[in-house]
Amino acid sequence: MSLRHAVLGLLTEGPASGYDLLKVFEVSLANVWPATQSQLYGELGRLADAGLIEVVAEGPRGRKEYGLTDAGLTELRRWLIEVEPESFRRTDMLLRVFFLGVVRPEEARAYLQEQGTVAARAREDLEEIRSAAEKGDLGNTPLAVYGRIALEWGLRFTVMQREWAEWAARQIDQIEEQNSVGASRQDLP
Amino acid sequence: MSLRHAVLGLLTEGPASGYDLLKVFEVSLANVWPATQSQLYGELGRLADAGLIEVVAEGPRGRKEYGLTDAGLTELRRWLIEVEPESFRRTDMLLRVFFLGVVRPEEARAYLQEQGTVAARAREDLEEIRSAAEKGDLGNTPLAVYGRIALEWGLRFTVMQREWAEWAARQIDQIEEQNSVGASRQDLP
DNA sequence: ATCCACATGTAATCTGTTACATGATTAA
DNA sequence: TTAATCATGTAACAGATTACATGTGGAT
Repeated sequence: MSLRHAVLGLLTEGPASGYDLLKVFEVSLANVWPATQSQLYGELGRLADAGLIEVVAEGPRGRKEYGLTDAGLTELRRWLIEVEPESFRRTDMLLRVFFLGVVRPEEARAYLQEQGTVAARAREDLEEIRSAAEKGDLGNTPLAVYGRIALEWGLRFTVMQREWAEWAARQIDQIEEQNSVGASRQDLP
Repeated sequence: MSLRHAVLGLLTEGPASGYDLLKVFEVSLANVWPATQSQLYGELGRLADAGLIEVVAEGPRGRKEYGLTDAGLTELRRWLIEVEPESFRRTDMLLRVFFLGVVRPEEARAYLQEQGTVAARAREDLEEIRSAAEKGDLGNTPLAVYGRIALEWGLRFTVMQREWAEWAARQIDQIEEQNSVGASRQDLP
């Protein structure tokens, strides 16, 4: 139930409408906690019912700007400090690795190499975001400091993933070589 | 919809009952694709309806052993080779980082350090699994090779996460120092 | 005048979690 | 005989995705 807390967190920057928040989810938070429009409007309603946010201004086209209440900020702090993050990682990409034995070794190697290039591309995208952020020079505002720390995680993760994929592809080659040597041996009397 | 494919993948090792598979999900696949009992039995029913698996034997207590059909194996291969893995990572842990500015710097640093020790513990658990697997010496069976590759991902990931968390905690200290120097300067006439 | 961006909401469906419910077999 | 393990299933609920539905305001 962390969408709640993502919304509360974004509202610490100041009041915003569902529409505003949606754009933030699409860019800044897209890699960490994606959310759809449906989900967001629903959650805003529930947060308001719970008294964690409130409508602080209304604008054209039914626009409602929500602001954080004291209760909302308290809840956000509680979540940050007291609630243990869940460490589940359901990863599609790794699940496949377990079953790579059912396809031919060339196909398995191709899969791993592809994951390496995907990671490399992701890394490049993050590098661009970093460059853009450095030029903009947001200084030492909290969001800049912690945004930079989150970005660093992404940079390190993509490097790790690329290196791992390349290592894994090489492992398959080695196993293949051993198997052909082994097969030759067994062919001899 | 990858639970489907996890089940198909496990059945490549030979027929198994829902109960058998459940134990595998609890140990071997727990870190990659956890599944609950409810979910599993439901999925087995749907897979059988779809003709991707079939009951190959019945045992005591209503035990039903399912085996992979040709259609099931074909579907598994298709998924492995043709379907792009989803790269979404909804991570609780990183989402919090964005909002660490709303708690005191000591609290933020404590959070990051905690994430570092969590990663270190996870790393130790994986090391133990590795040792156990090496002693058991499964050789070059497909599952051993690819299981080892997946394990390596976990080992590298936990190292990366620990190093990142320690780096991040140091960053906060540095910012804190800069801020106090800045504050002192401004206090002077 | 017309189009695009703004702006909010609901319904259907899927996946997953927790809890409930039931009963058979086997080993001590 | 009794407790643990084996074994399957359903129901209620929460969270997320996709699609549908509607309408306003401002710029050209």
